[in-house]
Amino acid sequence: MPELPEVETTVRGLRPVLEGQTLTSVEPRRADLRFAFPADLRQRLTGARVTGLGRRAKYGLIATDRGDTMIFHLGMSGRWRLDPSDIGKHDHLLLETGEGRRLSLNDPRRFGSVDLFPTEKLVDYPAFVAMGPEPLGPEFTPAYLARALEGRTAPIKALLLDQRVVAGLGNIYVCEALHMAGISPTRAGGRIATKRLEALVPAIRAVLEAAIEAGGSTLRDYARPDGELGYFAKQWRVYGREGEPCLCGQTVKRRVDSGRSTFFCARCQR
DNA sequence: CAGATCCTGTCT
DNA sequence: AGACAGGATCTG
Repeated sequence: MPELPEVETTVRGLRPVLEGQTLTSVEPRRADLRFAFPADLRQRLTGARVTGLGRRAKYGLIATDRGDTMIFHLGMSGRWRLDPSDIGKHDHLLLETGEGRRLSLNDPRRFGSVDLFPTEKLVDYPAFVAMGPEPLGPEFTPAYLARALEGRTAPIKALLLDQRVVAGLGNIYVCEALHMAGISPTRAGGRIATKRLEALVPAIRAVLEAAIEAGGSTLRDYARPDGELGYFAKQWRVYGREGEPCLCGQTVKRRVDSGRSTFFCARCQR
C-alpha cells in the first residue's frame, strides 16, 4: 500500500470526505502506533474544522482551523477505512465528521504514526527537516540528482530509498524506476553516466504518475460505503516477478540487500 | 555501510 | 516452522 502514490491516492480519497468538515468525534483506541499519539489528540481535534489535506513524501497532512495539522504515516500496512461496518482490533483511530461520515485508521503492523504539529511550522516537523525534494516536484531534476549522488559509493538503490536524497520513494518504485532507466541497483550512486541519470529522473516520475493514475481508479471502490483503498493493478515490470521473463526475455532476478528484496534484470540494467 | 528492531498477517 | 512483507530509525 503505502509508498508515495498510495499516500497520494489516500489523500485524494479523504479530501472530499474531510475538507470543510468539522470533526465531531475523535477516538484513539490505543495510546500509540510506532510512537505515542499526542496525549491531547482528542481534545485538540474534536470540534476542529478540516481546512485542507496534503501530502509530504509518504506522510498525509490534515490541516485544521485550530492551527494544528494532523500528520499521519501509513507505515507498511496502514490504510484509512471509510464508513467501516465493523471495528476490529486493528482500527486504531476513529474519526467522525459533521456529515456523519466515519473514518478508521487501520494498521495491523502498527508501523504507522499519527502526530500533530503547528501548521505554520510544518517545515520544522522533525521528520521533514532533512528531507530531500518531492520526486514529482520542480526541484527534482537530473542536475539536482547528479549533485546529490556525486562521490557517493553506496548502491543507487539504497540512495534512492534514502528520504534525504529524494523523499517518497519506496522499494517497489525504486526497483521499477531503475529497471525503466536501465540502471543496475548495485551501481555506485556517484558512478552513473549523465545520460542514464537523465533517464532516471523521468523514469521515477513516470512510474509514480502511472501508479497514482492507476490508484485513482480504485478511488471508486474507496468511496463506496464500507469500501477500502485497494491496491492498484500490479503492472510492475520486475517487482515481485522473480523467475518470470523480463520484457527482453531474460529472467528477472531477486537479491536481498540490507534485508530488502531487489528485483532486477541483469541484461537490461547495467 | 549492514543489521536489528518495531509488529502482525500470509503464504510455502 | 520459517520466510517474507509497500518503512524508518537506531546501533555497531
